Amino acid sequence: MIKNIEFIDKLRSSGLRPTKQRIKICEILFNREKTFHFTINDLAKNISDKLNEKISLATVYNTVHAFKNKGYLKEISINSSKSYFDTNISNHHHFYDEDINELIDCNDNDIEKINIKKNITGKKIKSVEVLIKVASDNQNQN
Amino acid sequence: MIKNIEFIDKLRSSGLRPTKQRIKICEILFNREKTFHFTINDLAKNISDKLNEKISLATVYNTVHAFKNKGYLKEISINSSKSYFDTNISNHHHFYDEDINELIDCNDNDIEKINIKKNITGKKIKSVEVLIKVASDNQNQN
DNA sequence: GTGTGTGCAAAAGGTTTGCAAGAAA
DNA sequence: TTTCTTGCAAACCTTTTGCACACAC
Repeated sequence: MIKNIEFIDKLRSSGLRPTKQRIKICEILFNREKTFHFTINDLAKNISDKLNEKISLATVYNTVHAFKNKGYLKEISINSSKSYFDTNISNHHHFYDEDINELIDCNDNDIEKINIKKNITGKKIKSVEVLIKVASDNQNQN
Repeated sequence: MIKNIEFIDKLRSSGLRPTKQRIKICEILFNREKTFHFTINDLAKNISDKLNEKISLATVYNTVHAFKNKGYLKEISINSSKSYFDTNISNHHHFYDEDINELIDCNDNDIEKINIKKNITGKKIKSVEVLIKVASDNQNQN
């Protein structure tokens, strides 16, 4: 269980004012055993479920983007309909279960290191993301 | 140069009526030497540039989705803001140049085969996509 | 003629923005 | 008191939908 004072320090040290809303969002995102994959909507719902008060959608967007920019969250591209975020910021890949629209972390042992032999002149590799889409056998391929 | 009669046959054989609009879109998409990566907007712009007439956005969406369902196009997930499509339907991966928002095909020699050691019970792997984001050295990591 | 496809405008869904009021420094 | 943050509503952008008209068969 991480204490709020730690969140406050973390926020302050990255130049973000420790507001009530940001601390609440920290609690929900980072006081967990397991990685949390979520959409903004999931998070907003989670907030209003766990808290009696609600945090404005605009603030949730603001905060999530601020956290992403500071490197506390990773954004994952699955499809064009919405953005998914991940509290696991280590280098890792994902399974995506199309039946239930859920992400599953892929740990280092599940997949061999990706070896890229091509270079784009003047460009640097910023990230390598592998997304493995899975579904029940009777589903159509996407 | 593929002849229109071939597009008409192709459409008809997959149960799509060969309408004027669909044939035009075939010409734009498939009369190319190189793979074409595009967003719906790119395509709509391309149509109104090359043709004097324009095709309604709804029809472009309809057609692209029909072609995707028939397996003539592949959809690629890059970010949540828009959908990208690819006329190269073979199994392959992509570089994404963040500076200019452009996709580059990765051919088989550029990347080693991905070896997945994990199974999700009761689920089948539908696709494995690798996206390598690149940018100039002075850009921030996404 | 029947059924499918097109085109328009309206609606939907996720995300961003402008701005006034509020909180942190 | 200055600066940053919040919250609301409106705006935005991509995508989908409903429906009348047109076209393919």
